[in-house]
Amino acid sequence: MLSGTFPTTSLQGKRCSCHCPSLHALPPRPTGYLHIGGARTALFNWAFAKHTGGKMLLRIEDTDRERSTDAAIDAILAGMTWLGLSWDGDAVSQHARAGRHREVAQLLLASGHAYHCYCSPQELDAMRAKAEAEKRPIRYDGTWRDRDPAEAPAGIKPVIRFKSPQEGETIIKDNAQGRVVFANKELDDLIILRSDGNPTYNLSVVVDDHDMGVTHIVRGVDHLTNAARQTQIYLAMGWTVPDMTHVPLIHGPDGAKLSKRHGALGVEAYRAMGYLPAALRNYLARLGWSHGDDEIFSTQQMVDWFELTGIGKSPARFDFAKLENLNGHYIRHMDDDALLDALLAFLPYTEGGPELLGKIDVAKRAQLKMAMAGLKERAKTLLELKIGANYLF
RNA sequence: GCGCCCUUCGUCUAUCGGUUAGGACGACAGCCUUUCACGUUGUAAAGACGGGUUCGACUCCCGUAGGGCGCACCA
Repeated sequence: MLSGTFPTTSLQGKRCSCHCPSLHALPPRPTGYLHIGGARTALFNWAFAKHTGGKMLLRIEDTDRERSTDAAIDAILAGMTWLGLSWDGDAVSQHARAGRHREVAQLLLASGHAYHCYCSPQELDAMRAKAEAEKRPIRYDGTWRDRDPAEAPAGIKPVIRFKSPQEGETIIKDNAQGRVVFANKELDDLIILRSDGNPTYNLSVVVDDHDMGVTHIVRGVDHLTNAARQTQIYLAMGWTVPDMTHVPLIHGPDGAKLSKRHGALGVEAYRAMGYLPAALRNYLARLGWSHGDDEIFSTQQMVDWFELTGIGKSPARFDFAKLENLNGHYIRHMDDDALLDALLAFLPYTEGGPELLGKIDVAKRAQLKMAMAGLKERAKTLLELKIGANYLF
């Protein structure tokens, strides 16, 4: 997805919410897309919602305005749609709910669970630098936690920090990770409201999940620490903590975090390479989740079998060879009409495809359909299918 | 640096104390095929290391090594 825009999916009755991991790429010309890892998270959310008869809610986490553009959001929605993942109701804009987030920040302030902090960004940087130099954990030192607000320096707009408990521990009961314990002293007082009055992610998520009635959260493990901080906020508000599942990340073939240099990050790149949504769904499902020895299964079967507890803990490497093999299988087993339709739908996204599309009239179409049976035997992707059909033009 | 998590064939994984450690992709070899592809048969290929617990550990515990994630007025 585009830098900083996050879809979250949730189900209702039994609902869940997916917070796709962020991308932090701020290219000169930001291009939004649905990250392949986020796509798998969305797939898990979707499968769980379908399996339990719940609802999947989609929320665009766009509280960082500078990183959110309409184009980026549209790209995410388009990616979800292409992959065949539907959501219930309209996508909710987190930014639009900022007023309510501020309201909760005030509630926390009033109940003594939060306080104003007058440290400047420079002071904070210095604090971090010092801690690093002294090889101490990098945390906010609590300067304003118990300090008298009367001592506040003039002309400084304060942020609001959550007063995190300093004793005891916060326990996450996670369907994939098991029971994870954080000592409260490891969690510092995070900022929940910026000095410009805008809420911060961890506050917004808790408020929205609560208000939207989210019962199940399924997201990447990169949110595990956030789960602890968010749990503290839920508790401070007296709200029920949702059931959580943190799924392991997808790595590149070399074992390092999946990144640009590995090639395809966004699902639209997979579409452009000629992979079928059904094949990608099947492949993604097998990354971190399994149902015995089953390798090739329909989406309906996945829905029937899907349990959150079936999700593993270790990260998986993305294997293009296996995806390609699966895709070839799906192509071969598709009937000619459906395959031709898939090819036609693919053409706009490949080089020279649109021109080719323009040349296809009724006669050409009939010719192509006749050729499908022979062509599909040796095509692993729609791109190869297109190349195989070149002799007809 | 601090915290949390991970570690079964090259890769994705099964196993939930007792198996000849199974499947899939990939690799290699045979068959089929004019060729390729498909299909099919077979082969090689794994419990990171070191301690425990136990009659018995891949499975439970501790340590080591390696890896990942997190530690923003980002999400």
